[in-house]
Amino acid sequence: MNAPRILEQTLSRLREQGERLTRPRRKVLEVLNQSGDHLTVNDVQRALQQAGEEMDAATVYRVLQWLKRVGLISQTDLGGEAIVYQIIDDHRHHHLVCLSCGSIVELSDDVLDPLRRTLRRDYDFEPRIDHLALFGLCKRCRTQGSLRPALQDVQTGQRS
Amino acid sequence: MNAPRILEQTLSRLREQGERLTRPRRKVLEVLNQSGDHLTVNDVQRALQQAGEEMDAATVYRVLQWLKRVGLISQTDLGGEAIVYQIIDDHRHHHLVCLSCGSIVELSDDVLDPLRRTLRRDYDFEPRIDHLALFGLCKRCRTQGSLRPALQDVQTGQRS
DNA sequence: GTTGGTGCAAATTTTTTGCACTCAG
DNA sequence: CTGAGTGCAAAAAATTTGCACCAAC
Repeated sequence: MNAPRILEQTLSRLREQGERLTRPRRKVLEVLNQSGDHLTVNDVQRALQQAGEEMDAATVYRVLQWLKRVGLISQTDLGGEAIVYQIIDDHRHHHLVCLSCGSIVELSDDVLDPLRRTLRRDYDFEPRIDHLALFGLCKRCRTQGSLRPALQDVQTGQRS
Repeated sequence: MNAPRILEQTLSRLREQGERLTRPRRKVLEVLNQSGDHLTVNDVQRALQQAGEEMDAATVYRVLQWLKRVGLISQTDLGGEAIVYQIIDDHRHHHLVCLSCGSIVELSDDVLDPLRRTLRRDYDFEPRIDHLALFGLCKRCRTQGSLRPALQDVQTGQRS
């Protein structure tokens, strides 16, 4: 559906850096790239199957580690069942996860810019906030004043 | 060392709400309370042992779930090996985790107030940011311009 | 006395590791 | 060619579940 976001250029750069572009690496990247969404390890495995590219779980784990290392994907804990992986592209965004109903709303990245500035200025810290998850109560649930969250799980998790 | 932060009052409230205060629950709470720090499931188990209160892993998991549910502890993914649990007390704070050297600096909670306001105002979202972890490069590493992080793992994780 | 919580054992799920083989560069 | 990456099998870790028994209220 979507045009590839990871450019050939990026891959070339990696090759030049001495990274090996194997078939499994390309395929996992392709899956994440096309979905553009957060995928769990399981999602990735399933997507690969459907693409006729079934591969060993161990390999999937290793490839995901590699993709993180070279900075192509982010790893986020949305508080739910599992950790999710996602392509890091220009459409950087974050999520507001409702603790009560579990709904997820997208949060524009520039909302975090003031925070970034503060961290740089006051903490000498260069933030890399690729994919954040913030928890709380959504519009609907905050008025209903639901006190016992159905989603009792996480509050925020971004990785890299 | 530290004075108990969880007040008798809190426990009474829970009892009134119909929550059962069993020995395992008290003990786990005690451990988290005294440490005041982030503990992994394993840390908790070990601390219990040392306190002569060894208990089954299944129970530890169940108790931690319960503590989250009743809102006494937060669950955070600091990006490292494991998820950590921590008492939610008045000294709410967050962490800046260096992706390069792994150092962790404490972040004052009120730094997040502007963000909270924005979320309330623009997103109708009532944030519950109990214990956030933000990733990036610390003072030292940002100047050294280290490109290949040693800690290649997470970026941010807060739970509840 | 009830009901929910615990301990124990077993099952599941998730993730890692050793090793021979293959392929990218 | 040569080493890093892969597949496979097996191990290790982490987490969950069923059930009989016990304890909180």
